[in-house]
Amino acid sequence: MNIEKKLTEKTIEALKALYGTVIEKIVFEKTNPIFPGDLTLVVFNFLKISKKKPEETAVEIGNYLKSNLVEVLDFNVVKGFLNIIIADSFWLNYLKSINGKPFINNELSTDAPIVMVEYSSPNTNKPLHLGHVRNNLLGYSVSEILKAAGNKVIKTNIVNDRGIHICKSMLAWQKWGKGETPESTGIKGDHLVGKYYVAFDKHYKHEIETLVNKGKTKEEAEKQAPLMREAQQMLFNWESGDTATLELWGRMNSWVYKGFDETYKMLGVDFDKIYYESETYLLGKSTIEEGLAKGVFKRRVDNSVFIDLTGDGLDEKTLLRADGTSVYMTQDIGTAIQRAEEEHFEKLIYTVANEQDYHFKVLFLVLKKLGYKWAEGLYHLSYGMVELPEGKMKSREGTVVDADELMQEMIDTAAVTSKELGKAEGLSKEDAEKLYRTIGLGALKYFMLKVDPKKKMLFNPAESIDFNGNTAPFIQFNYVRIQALLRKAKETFGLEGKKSLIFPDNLLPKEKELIIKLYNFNTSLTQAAIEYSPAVIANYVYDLAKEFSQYYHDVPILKEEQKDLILFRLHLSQTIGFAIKASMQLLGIDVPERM
RNA sequence: GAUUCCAUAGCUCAGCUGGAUAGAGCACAAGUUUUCUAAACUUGCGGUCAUUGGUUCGAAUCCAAUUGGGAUCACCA
Repeated sequence: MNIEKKLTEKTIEALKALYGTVIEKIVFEKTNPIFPGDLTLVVFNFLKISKKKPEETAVEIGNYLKSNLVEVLDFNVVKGFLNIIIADSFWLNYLKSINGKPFINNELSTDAPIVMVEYSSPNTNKPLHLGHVRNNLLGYSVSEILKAAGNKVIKTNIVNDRGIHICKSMLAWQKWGKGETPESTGIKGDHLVGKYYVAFDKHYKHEIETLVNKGKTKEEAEKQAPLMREAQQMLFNWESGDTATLELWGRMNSWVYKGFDETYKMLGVDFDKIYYESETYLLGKSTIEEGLAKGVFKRRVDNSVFIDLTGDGLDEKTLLRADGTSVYMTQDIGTAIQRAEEEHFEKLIYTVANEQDYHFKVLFLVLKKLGYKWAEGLYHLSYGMVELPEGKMKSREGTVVDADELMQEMIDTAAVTSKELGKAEGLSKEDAEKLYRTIGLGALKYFMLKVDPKKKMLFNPAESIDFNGNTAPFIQFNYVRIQALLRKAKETFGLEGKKSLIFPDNLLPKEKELIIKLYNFNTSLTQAAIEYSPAVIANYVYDLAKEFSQYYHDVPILKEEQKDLILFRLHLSQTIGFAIKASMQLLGIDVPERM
């Protein structure tokens, strides 16, 4: 049982014994470092039952805890603060107890809750950009965190593979592509298709301008431009199953998928189940009938169907157009129902930017009103947008930061810095390149995940992402130091090291802090899982690495004179290494063995 | 205009469920390497926690208003 829980239970007991009252809400917090102690109980809330001064109350509770819990070595009281000192033996026992036990348990119980995590959700008309990078890293990391917290996670992606956007790329390619392919041009498939999306936009703008000059309003021009009409015709052809259109569509999408696969692979993300909008966009229509029958939905005179959410503080939302075709919402309703039927999930988490907060509010509400019990388990992991110093990314202004380019830049920077520092010496070319990827992508991932997902984040392309301070390379570096120690120790002590491990009676302050940090791994994991926040893990592992860095600097490990202490410190370091590696794994970040 | 989210050091961020003197990193200044990997360590500088009021023994944290910023408010996705 963990120490906070033990203390809490004993405190409840103490309050009952001392003052005859039961108070359930007891919270121990970390003691402020300026006072001696490990955990602190604030006693102000108990004054009304103790009817004594804060100091007296704290002393009475302190005495009770000290005489009833072996773990409590001593305590001190400052005003209404009861600072508890936990015995070193407790921390040492904890360290012993985790010997050989991994920080992440990969074995799931058979009744582990099923959690679906949807993330990525790209459009197939252009390559992935910075915004997708945050989305993918978040979705992947949250999946890993939920898995480690004991859930059966199904990572899922819904590919937006149909619609007017891809028709624009298709049309432009037909008109100006001259038969170009990824093979013929050497351009990555998603980028090639994106190139034609841009081409469409350019010509389309030009047409609008011409029409406006001829006296049309901007709205008229946007609708009447021949290119737009052609694109819409193409979409119509697609929906009516025209073979040539479908063939071109399939061909260009396959280019894009190949490109996406490379990007996903480089990012280190993957999916268990991929949905395609072309297969799901008709879903949900039958549900509309059901909703109408239940009276949840209503039909307008023009035959369109809507739900009135004004009673819930929202608006009327259309669910079916007058012509009977479905909208985004219809489709999402259908897809959710399909997923619920297929996977019987406990939770379904949508990793989607906060600009869609309203959409998901409506979606969840609609499903609840339809009476689906599982709708209670729907959650919108709403994350803030990535902004550039000049504001939002805008494709038409060319301020979009491309995912592939960004990753490559990070790797290149890592290569340059590594070479400058002589870190690549003695490595084979393959190993060196692997190292640059580990460091460069690590820095990128950590940069994006250390910020609270809910908050918007700033990315300045002019200032490349740092490799010093609160960064992945710093954490990786400390992991590497530990591995170097262990390698050296193995040469010196061989296998007998493990056998003759003896724990000391007392700990250095830093050692105690480090063990407490290790002890807090599970707390952080739980918190990260509850809040769907990789940032919690990022902060945790940085703290741990920083503490270790100081320890490493101040305390000799292999240079220590007493062999028992060497082995103990090595053991502690190794355990810290495990915790770092496990934490980084939760973030989707690799750690190198040397750097 | 309505709804909603946000505002902490020069910059980027922690600080969630109210607690003791608000913390990191970067930047800036100074120092540390014959000693386990210096992508490191130490010290300094830097704050009216947007403003005002309220609740409380106690507020960066909770509530309200104000100011400033973002997002959303389609029979687009």
